[in-house]
Order: sequence, then structure tokens, then C-alpha cells
Amino acid sequence: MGRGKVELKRIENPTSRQVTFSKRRNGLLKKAFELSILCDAEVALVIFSASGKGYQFASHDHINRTIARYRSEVGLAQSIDQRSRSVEFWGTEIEELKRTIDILEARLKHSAGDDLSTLGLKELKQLERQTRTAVERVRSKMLHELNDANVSSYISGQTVCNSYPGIVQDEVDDHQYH
Amino acid sequence: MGRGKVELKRIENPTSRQVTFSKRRNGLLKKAFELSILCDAEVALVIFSASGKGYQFASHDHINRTIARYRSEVGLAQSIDQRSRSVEFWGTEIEELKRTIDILEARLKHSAGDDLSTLGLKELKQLERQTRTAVERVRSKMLHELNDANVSSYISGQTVCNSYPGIVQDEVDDHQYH
DNA sequence: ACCTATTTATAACT
DNA sequence: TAGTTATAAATAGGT
Repeated sequence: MGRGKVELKRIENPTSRQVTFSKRRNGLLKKAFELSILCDAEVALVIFSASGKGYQFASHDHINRTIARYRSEVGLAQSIDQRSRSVEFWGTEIEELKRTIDILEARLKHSAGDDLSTLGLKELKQLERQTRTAVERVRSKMLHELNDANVSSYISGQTVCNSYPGIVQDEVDDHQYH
Repeated sequence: MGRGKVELKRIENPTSRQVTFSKRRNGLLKKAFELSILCDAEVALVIFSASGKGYQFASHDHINRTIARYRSEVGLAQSIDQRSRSVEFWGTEIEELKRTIDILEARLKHSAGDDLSTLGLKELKQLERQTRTAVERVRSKMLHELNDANVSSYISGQTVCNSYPGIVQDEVDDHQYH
């Protein structure tokens, strides 16, 4: 893409190699981000320039952890074995994991409508939409489950229809579907 | 790029999401490869589809090793070496934290109505109740926020009260909150 | 860094 | 799932 076609080999001119690196690196990072959003995919990307400078993108926390470990391994030219046994290394790893857990737990509470006091109106609106969609999806899934499990049964067909408005109280029928 | 512009959000239609994933994944892998050749850069790219299928590119062997390690961590099998190393010094703490994170992430998805295929009817019922309650709570909280912000406004009071009774079907009123 | 002529990537369609 | 095509996006070369 550009004024001229370029053949797939190392660019010899150091200046244009650097320029191209900078441009394409940004393009690649952008596309990695887009893929993760558009397709709900998990993407991890690590780039090191020839001069050793590093760049990264990670769509998920647990990939971030992996990348962090990678960077610490490569960056600090220390034996993996030594480093992996150090308190420092595993300590920070544990801290990161705990922080991730805190964040996830907070988000889970919010999703259940708990602990909303810290949220602003904008977040509440977003959450309202999310929870509303969730209810619909769950109900739709339940409906399909019930239909799949009782294609020919008139009684359970009734159950399905009846259960739609008041879903909470008919746990008694559970055994029929397990 | 294409017949139409596309906005940066998860593609809802599963078919086109899958098609887009396939195309963009290939594009990303190709560009990662090109960057590594043209600019003599070190590039590692890991992609997991939402359904869990993995793809990767790595320009150098030692990144390959990192990726292999990552895959073994994320995948079901974990190398004996890794397990013994972490267990040797830190017991199962990290593994437990990771397991906790996996569980929380799964529950978070469920709370958003995603990834319901693994759930049984009983869990779906429970989830339905939870999400239904969540919507109510979020709406109630929004109501208070709005009232706090518009103490003297009769209109906003009306708006909120009307939205309460019918949770699923009154999307029509949404614009009043957005 | 900014500018555009071109090449590439890809969204919609088949 | 694999082609085709019109269009959006990336970017090579130049300023």
C-alpha cells in the first residue's frame, strides 16, 4: 500500500526501515485491537524493534500476565530458572492476580446490581443496557433448552409457557431436564 | 475497508463475526509476518477465537518457546516442569488464583448473557433471577441518580416511574435514558 | 510529522 | 466455505 509496491525482504536503508517499522507497528497494534473487539477474540501481540525496544498489546489480563513474564525474562537477561524461583517474580505475579480478582469481583457485583454506589450515571446506563440484554438472552436460552428437551411433550410445553412469566418458583421441575 | 464502514464494537451476528474473524485473523498474521521481515523485528502474536481455537505467529524461536509455555498454561495440559516449579516454592497459590480468575471470568460472561451453552436449566433459572433483579436495582439506582440531579423536574419523575413495570418490552422508552 | 497516490485489506454479496 | 467486487484503510515515497 503506498506509492510503490514493496518486496518482502529486509529494508536495507536504516532510515526507511525505522520509518516503516514505526508505521506498520502502529497499524498492527491497531488491527490487533480491532480484532479483539469486533470478534470477541483473545489477542496478544509483542513486538521488539531490531534495536530492542518493545511494544505490546493484550486484550485480556491473563495474557498480559504472560507478556509481563516474557518481558521480564527477555528484558532482564537473567536465567529463567533463577528468576522464576525468586520471591520478587512470583510475588508480583501474585499481586497482579489478586488485583485482577478484585476487579473481576467488583464487576461481578455490579452485574448483579450490587455495590452500585460507586458508579456514575453513564456507567449505570451502560449497565442497565447490559443487564437488560442479559435477561433477554438468558430467557431466550431457557426457552430453547426447554423446547429442545420436550419437543413432543404437551405437558412440558405447558410448563414452558407457564414458566416464562414467573420463572423463579418452578424449581420443582428441575429433575426433568437433567 | 469494504463495502461499508464498520463501527468498533462486537459484531452481534455470529455468522458474520466468524467470517470477519477468519479474514482479519489472516490479515493480522500476514502483517505480523511482513513486519518481522521488512523491519527485522521480533514479533509474537497469539490469537484465540471466542470459541477457544488458537492461532499464532512467532518470528523467533525464543518467542516460540514463550508462546508454547503460554499455550500450555491456558490449555488443559500444563508441563510437569512448570507445575513443579510453582508448586515447589509457592504451593498451589498461583494456580488457585488463576482458577479463581477463570471462574470469575466465566461468571461475568454469564451475567452478561454470554456463553450460556454450558449452563443447565437450573443454573439458567438462577441466572434469570439474578439478571432480572440486577436490572431492577440498576434502574432504581438510576432513578435516584436522576432525581438527585433533577429534584424539581416533574417530567423525569414520570419517566422513571413509567419504565418500572415492564422491563423486557419497553425498549421504546430507552431514548429517555440515553 | 504531514500529504496523497497507490496498494492492500476487507465488508457485503454470491 | 470459498470467490468477487466495491470501498475503506494502510502506507510508500515524497515534502
